[in-house]
Amino acid sequence: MQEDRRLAVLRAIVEDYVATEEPVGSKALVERHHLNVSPATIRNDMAALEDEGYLHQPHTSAGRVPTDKGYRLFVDRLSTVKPTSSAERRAIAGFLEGAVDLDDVVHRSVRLLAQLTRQVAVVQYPTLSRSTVRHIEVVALTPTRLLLVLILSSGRVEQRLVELDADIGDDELGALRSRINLAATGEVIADAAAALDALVRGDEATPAATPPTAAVVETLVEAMSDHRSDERVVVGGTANLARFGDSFETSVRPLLEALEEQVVLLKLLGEATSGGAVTVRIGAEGPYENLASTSVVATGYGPDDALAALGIVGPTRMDYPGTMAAVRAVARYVSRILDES
Amino acid sequence: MQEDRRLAVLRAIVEDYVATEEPVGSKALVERHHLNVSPATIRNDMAALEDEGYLHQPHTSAGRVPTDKGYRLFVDRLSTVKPTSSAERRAIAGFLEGAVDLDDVVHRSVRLLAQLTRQVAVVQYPTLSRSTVRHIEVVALTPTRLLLVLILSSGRVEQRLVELDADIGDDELGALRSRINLAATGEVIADAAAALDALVRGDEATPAATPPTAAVVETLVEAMSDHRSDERVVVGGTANLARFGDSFETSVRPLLEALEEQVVLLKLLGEATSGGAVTVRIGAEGPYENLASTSVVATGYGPDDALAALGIVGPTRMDYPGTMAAVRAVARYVSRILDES
DNA sequence: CCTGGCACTCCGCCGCCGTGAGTGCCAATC
DNA sequence: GATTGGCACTCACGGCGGCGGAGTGCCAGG
Repeated sequence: MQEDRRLAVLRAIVEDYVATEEPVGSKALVERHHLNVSPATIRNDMAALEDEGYLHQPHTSAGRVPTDKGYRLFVDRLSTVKPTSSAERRAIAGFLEGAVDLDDVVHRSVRLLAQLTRQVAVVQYPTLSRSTVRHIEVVALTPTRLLLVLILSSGRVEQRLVELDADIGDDELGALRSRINLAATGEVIADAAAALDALVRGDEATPAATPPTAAVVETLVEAMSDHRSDERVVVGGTANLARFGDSFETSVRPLLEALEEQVVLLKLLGEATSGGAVTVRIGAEGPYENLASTSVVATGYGPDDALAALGIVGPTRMDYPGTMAAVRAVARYVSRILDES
Repeated sequence: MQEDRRLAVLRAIVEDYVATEEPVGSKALVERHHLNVSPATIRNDMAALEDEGYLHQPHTSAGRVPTDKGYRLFVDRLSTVKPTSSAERRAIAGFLEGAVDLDDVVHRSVRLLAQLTRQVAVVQYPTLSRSTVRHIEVVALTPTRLLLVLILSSGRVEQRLVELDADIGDDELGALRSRINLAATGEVIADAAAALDALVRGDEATPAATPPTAAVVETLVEAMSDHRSDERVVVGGTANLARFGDSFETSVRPLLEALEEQVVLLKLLGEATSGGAVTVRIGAEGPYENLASTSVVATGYGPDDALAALGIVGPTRMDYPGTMAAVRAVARYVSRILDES
């Protein structure tokens, strides 16, 4: 069936181009892959593939290069995700094992991903909005100054100071602490905020809250709805950009600019948080002009893969199977580590 | 006096070269700067400056370029730090004002510095070792599981979990909490660690500590002496590397690699923490091969400028007066903000 | 000590051409 | 109808040579 062979040709071209970084010609193809046909046949196939938009030739009398559409087909139908070798798995586990806190996990993950894929790695901090409240502590630093410590399931800790108008006694403080925890502990952020809000508004059954409670709750709700912390992303492995053989100005510069824009990164990663599978965005598929010549491979991590996302950014000409495997493997290990702690 | 003129020539060459990025010749010099002498005279001066090692000519019949030594002389004796304009000051203040927590201050500072200097900015997190303990909170998550929250004067918050062998009661917990805070609050990290240590060892006057106290103190001391957190540095503005006109491979790549090595960055910044003034490291002055073609402009910030350091990394061909002014200004504002909070 | 003049050097640029990889097309073959 | 070998064609790439111009070093005169 010649349709099958055409796909095999596309696959071979992608593989060779990724390996050699040079346009691949018909002759080289038949030599390197044991397609049992002549170069002329391959040329016909390549011409057809080009008509359909999967290939592109930089100029007449040059070999072919996959287009974004070609890579897309390759990723969707022609590639099998490489299983991670046991050596790799051990490396990942060893690398992440020593992490002591959330910051450390995130930073190690970035380095690890960058190292494994030899690309620029991006890891998003666990989002506030998906976390649940593990515990809220209220500490009186002075009789009028309270320290609020908000501990989340993701391991994140937020703290806030509250100034009171009047002194607060130990009893009142204890009552406040337990009321708040009763309402919020175990809840998803949004629900916790709502519950706390209800607490302070009061209703027929319960009396309106005392001024200290009101002040504390206000601050807590603010901290919870404060999504700045959602916007934190760590980038690593930028040195790998040096391997961008082709033009520095047209590829690397815009990419560096995009990497500085946390908002862009978050949107990219955001697209990947759903579904649980590894997401691949190829070339100009997205609306980001700066990333027109790059691909993003990302996936969610954490419970249900919905806590946050991580991935890599690299040239469209990349080893998709290997990269996808690495991203998936790291995400799994990170999920596991976060689950344990 | 011809010696004065020679220095004026060097200054002019540095300024022109920084502005134009091209070797500067004698004719262009006399035109752009109103040195009231002929090009021939300048040529003689330039030849002399070259003999002394301040200038270098890429090849015969090209203009001159400052050497590292030339930049050094320029920075030490020929440049006056530009006073920051009031507009700039307002921009800085406005940019940093919105910061809510330490993370935010650090990240905003990096962006700000990168923007002001159009270079790669580097900001070190406040070092643990210089901070004092503001408060230690001990929270029982379960009867055998304690959460320790260590709040430092720098705004940093460290938290640790401790598992106990036996249940702990509320009374014991309260006693533990007050003993620990009594010993550590207000002390510099190192002293606090020592005081806690003394607490647990006990002496003739006081009984030896209970097992829970011992466990808690051990964890605290570990957290305090754990200098990983000292090793945190934030980098920004890497997109500015695109302005490196000359060879990408020889300049940008090694620089990107160096930027990934937090250890190197810390050493660089470490040199700047002392003395209070802005420190400049030019080209190959340091032992870092990767940074042979770059300069580092850095200074300390925080009380006594000793809390941590921030600065920028850029090509040796940079606007030193402007950059130094920007670094100094940002450091001052950051110090002030940290002081207030 | 400065200056104008002059010969010299050498980089960067441009156009040229040969080479070779790779193509498209066609007629012959299976 | 698919495959194949043959063939003419195209075009990027690299090396070569010549030239223009910026900039220098040196020298003799002010």
